Amino acid sequence: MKIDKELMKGSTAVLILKLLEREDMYGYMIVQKLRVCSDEIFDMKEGTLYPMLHNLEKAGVIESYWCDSDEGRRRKYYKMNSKGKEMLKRKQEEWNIFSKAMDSILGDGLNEH
Amino acid sequence: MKIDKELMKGSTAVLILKLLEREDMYGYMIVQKLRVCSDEIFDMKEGTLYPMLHNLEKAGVIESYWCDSDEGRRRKYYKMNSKGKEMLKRKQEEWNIFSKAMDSILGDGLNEH
DNA sequence: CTATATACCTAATAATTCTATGTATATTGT
DNA sequence: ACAATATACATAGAATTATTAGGTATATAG
Repeated sequence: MKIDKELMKGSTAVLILKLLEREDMYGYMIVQKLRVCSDEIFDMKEGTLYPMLHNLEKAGVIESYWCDSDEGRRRKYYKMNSKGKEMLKRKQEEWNIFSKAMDSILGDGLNEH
Repeated sequence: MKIDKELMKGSTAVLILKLLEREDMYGYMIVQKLRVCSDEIFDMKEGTLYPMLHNLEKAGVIESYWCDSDEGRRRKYYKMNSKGKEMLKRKQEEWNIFSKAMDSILGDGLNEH
């Protein structure tokens, strides 16, 4: 069923990588940005996000660095590298294939077979 | 993250219900039809399908009956009822919302926030 | 007569996500 | 002053979901 799984999880990893493509971000910020940009549809839990960020870092597709902020406690920023960009590209293609297949079943694709 | 989960699984249950909307089908047939109609993208495993059919039946959204076939062993056909039609409608709407949210992140939706 | 295709099923495992909890700091309301 | 809320990171355990691997059984093709 899954197109490819190696070290990626469902649809969440591609979302994270996509956000990091534009700018370096820290975990808490990713959660909020996802919620706002998806019109409240995505509500990624911290228990989902942080372990995934750690996995992506272990896999060598993102890198992290600490930054002190003016307010609150310090933030751990994540930065995508070239390996991450490749993975994003591949994962985005996978999403396109998957969603096209879904639409071909849920749409009128059934009549063609 | 999940829009609704009650007794439905990821994207697979909505696919099954959609196929059963058109005609009564038996398990093995569902697997093949999914593969063909999705251009080989979906390759649902029997270990995924059969337990899910049983769950859907327990939940009262589909019903089953046995039929002898001309060749091979007998087949267990599944039929969607009105409760199943409601669920299909709801699940299809969920897919639309989810895929729209995905596209809003993966597309150019990031620039609007 | 063996391999393949058809056809069903389940148990054990793997993979994925959530819930719950913990730490710590700063701000806002009362 | 004090409690609640928001920010910010993190992990363990539970729950969910899907796959792997095995089993049963029948019919056909080589």
